[in-house]
Amino acid sequence: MRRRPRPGPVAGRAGDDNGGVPKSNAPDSGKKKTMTPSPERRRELLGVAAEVFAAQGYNATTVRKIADAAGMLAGSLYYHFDSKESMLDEILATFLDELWAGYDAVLAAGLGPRETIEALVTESFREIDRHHAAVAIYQKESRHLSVQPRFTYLADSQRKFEKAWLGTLERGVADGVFRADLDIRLTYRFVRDTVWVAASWYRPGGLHSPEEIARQYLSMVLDGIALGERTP
Amino acid sequence: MRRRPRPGPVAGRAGDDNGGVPKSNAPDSGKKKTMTPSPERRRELLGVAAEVFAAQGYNATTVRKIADAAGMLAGSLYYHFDSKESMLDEILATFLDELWAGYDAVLAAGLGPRETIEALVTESFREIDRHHAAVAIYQKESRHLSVQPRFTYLADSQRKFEKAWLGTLERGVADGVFRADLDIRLTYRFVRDTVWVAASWYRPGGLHSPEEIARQYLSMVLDGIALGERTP
DNA sequence: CTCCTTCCCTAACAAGTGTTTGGTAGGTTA
DNA sequence: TAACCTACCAAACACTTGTTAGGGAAGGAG
Repeated sequence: MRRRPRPGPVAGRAGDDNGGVPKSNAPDSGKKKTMTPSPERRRELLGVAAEVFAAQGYNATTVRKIADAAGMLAGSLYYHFDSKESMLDEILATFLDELWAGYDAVLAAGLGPRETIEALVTESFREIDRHHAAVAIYQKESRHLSVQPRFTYLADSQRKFEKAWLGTLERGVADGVFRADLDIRLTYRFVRDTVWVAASWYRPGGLHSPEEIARQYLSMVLDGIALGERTP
Repeated sequence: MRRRPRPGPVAGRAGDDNGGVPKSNAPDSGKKKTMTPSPERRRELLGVAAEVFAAQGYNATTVRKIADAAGMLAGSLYYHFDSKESMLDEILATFLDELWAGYDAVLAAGLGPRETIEALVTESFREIDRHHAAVAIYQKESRHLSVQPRFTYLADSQRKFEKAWLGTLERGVADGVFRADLDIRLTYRFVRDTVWVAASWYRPGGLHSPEEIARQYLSMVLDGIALGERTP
């Protein structure tokens, strides 16, 4: 047996096989010809790559480190992927696809403003739980990636994101369930940042479930941490 | 005139000349001998370096890019600095020094829990205003830097930070000014993250002053965004 | 004028980077 | 058995990276 010992799937959870095909931006540049890597192995490798990216940062991560964590050599990765960048692309694209599947379901449910905010926050922490590596990468790198032509869908997603959250907050103010004396844009930024930055300290299987974290956060942001009546 | 045109100081604000000497971690490794770069020029260059670091990320930033932004060539930077890493070190160290000067003053003022939180948040947004590049770098890179022996002071600062905030929150719960039904550790994380992540979107000279942002944030986190009585 | 200090340039180095090419072990199919 | 396919290795490629060494221009001091 000359092959190196292959480590098992790092975080391969059961029941993750959604058939959603991530719309990668690769224009199918006709380079590789007669090779058909299996999608399962691709997902495995993307898992370890995401883990390393999240831990070390994308630029600080060399393909050799990824290959090392996967138990193979650097060049072997190119049997499965076009480039290091395409790994990042696929990680982020699949994450955003699943995220928006959940978000769209919430937004289409026709809930009230407050219930929509609650559902969006809860859904966000669930996504952090399932894709905490991808979220960490997204949170760190999306800002300088979104200007790159390949990653314009990141900026698109951010705009859609803002529209959904801001619209809900405005609706809540109009309906009289949210305060009208706050700058809604600032509120949106605060909420958005706090939710996503949680990926930097959240670890799956920790003390709190995603739902519990969402409850606590919503309780804080909706009712405040101060005791007693409001201070005008 | 063979020299390249030197751009002026990029963000050289007046009145920034605090005499505080940042305790760099360099053990004065006796390499460079007879050269005495001026501290003013160092600060200028550190300013542009911080800007590029913040925009592109530390690892994605090459010394040639920094030199380019400063109007000189890569090698010339080494007249002023030992290494790229020492630039990062000095940027973060001086920022943390000034930050803790402000924090310690607040903590020594003997205010009540609520007033302490308000003062800490306001002070934080002021620091973001004055060091927004350094804060952005700190926010992005501190996690994987703090394990490096040279940057242990980052972890030290984080521990001190946690002690100050958590202690104040606990005091507030004990005094009956903060709610007792929230997980105080989660609250701390939420508040900490929201404050510092603001550096990623805050731009000095924008619509809102640091004090105004602090007011809005404090209003949200203390009283909540929901209207009407609390929901138990 | 000459000496000295400050500040930068030119030109290179060695190590590390992402990527490519050709080969090959082992299983599956015919 | 022979042909074929998947998944990897081994070795190199071109390029970028941080860093260094030596030199020189400008300006002030003597």
